Amino acid sequence: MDYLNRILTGDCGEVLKDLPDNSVDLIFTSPPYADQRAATYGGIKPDQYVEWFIPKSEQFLRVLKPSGTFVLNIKERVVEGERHPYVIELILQMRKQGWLWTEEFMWHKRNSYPGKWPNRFRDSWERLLQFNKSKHFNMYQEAVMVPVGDWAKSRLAKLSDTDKVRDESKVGSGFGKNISNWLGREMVYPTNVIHMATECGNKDHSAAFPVELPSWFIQLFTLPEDIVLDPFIGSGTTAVAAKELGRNYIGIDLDPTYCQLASQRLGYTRQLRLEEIMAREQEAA
Amino acid sequence: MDYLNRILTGDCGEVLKDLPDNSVDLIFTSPPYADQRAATYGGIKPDQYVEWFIPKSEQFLRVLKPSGTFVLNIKERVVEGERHPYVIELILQMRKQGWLWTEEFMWHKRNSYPGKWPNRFRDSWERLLQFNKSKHFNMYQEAVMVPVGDWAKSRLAKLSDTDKVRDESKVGSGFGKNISNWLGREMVYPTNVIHMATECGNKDHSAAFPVELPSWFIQLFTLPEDIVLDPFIGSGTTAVAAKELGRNYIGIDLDPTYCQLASQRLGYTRQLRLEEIMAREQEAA
DNA sequence: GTTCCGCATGAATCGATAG
DNA sequence: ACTATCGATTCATGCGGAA
Repeated sequence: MDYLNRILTGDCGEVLKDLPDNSVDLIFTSPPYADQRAATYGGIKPDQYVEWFIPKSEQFLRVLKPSGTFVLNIKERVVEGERHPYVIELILQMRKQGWLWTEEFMWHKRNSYPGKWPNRFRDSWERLLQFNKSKHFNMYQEAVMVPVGDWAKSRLAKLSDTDKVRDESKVGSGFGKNISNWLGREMVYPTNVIHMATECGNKDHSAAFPVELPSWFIQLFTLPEDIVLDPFIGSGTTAVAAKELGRNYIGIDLDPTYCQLASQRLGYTRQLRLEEIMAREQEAA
Repeated sequence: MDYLNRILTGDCGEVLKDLPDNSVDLIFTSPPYADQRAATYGGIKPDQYVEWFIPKSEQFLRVLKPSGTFVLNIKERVVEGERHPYVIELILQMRKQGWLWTEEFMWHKRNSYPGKWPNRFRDSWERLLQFNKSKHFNMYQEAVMVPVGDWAKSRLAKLSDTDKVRDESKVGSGFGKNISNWLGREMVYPTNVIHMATECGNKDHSAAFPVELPSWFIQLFTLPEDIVLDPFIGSGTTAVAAKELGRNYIGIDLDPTYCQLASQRLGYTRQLRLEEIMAREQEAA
């Protein structure tokens, strides 16, 4: 298991062939969208996106545990004034491949990309498609419970109006503790709509999503020590989230520069190719 | 044009055959979802949904003006633990039919149906699929601009329920004035994510969506005097919105009870079948 | 005439039980 | 086995009555 907690360089469809069947608990990834990251992935044309993706998802299906989950963050591009159908065609193809399309979460990006067009508003949401191998998968709903909605605040307002203001100004240790006192009995389960702002202030890397996004799904679908795979790791955000939460991670990317960047964020100064790791294991054996 | 501002009873695929080509500016509708409204529509099975819908959308395509827009509110059901693919299959079929799949808006339902399941959260969003006949369609973005900032959003949301009713009872003046105060501030364009609560507390009717929903799209895609069609009018919400905004409406439903209810909301005491209207026109000629 | 509180009501889904 | 029906679960909202 020396490939754990590493960033591996290469095409994930090939790299993953060296991983055992049923070995991963969660796959969370945001693949390069069509025409994006052209330098690395050759700018996959929308019409060819499905055939580009399917061999890779074949490997995802193989390495995922039957109790595991695959979360795919994706959004279709506008091509000639139309939403291109490659995402929905991909869903249909993956179902034929054996995946269950269990759910579609909605990520509402609060600070979406600015701009104005004559026939279109700013795109402010992305899909988080949930796929499974089996109807019975692991889900730990209590790990992501949220405070009850605003309607309940009116009751609490009377009790602790000043306290709340005071605690918010502290932004420190006392805040969480006080909150948890009254939130402890006022927690509810979330819905399938996720509100998060996109990350924009990072200098060294441009993450496609905030670390809170993989973090949320990692807590929902895995336990500590479980294995999280991101086959398009990019700047390493998924691995950072996994590491923070005490999960094991495997990151893969075709771009050595990204791999290096991700490794740096994770505290490694160099990366190993899977072959090297395998060779080491051979030597050790 | 005597079929304007009427609620017509019958199967929309048949009723619409009497309407001229290119005569409608906006189609906004929320068809019965699979297995819903079984009493009227026979509870369309998910597997048969596309073939049930396609002949109807054929007529929609014919009667819609080239500059017009079709907005379809729909959501797929869970069938045996999976999101059923009938919606995405419908998109693909409609594209083959000649529709352009221009955009997909997101309706975030703030008050989604309660419940708890071991493998699923509450479903809190629905699709609003935008289809067009041509890349060049009418869109009046300024009509739906919103005040900048969240403080204004919450304020406007409040206006939609209790405040509005209160002000409407004062015959208008107060409501318009209140709004205009906020309008003086800096306005921004909205995104493709719409936040609205479902209506569930109405005694006389239980609308599937709040009147603000069709109202938003009617303002976005039509001008006063334009023609708005809802081929599954249900309790009449789309027609109410159109009437309030000074647009002409055409409502159709298979269920006479719904037609009667809608007519009552619109201030009519009786409804006419399209044949009667046509006969009248013949007589008048 | 306000504000506040209690209560019914949903485009739902799962799993068990019955025919 | 396979379909059909039923109870349990859960939370934001609008409405009506009361202080």
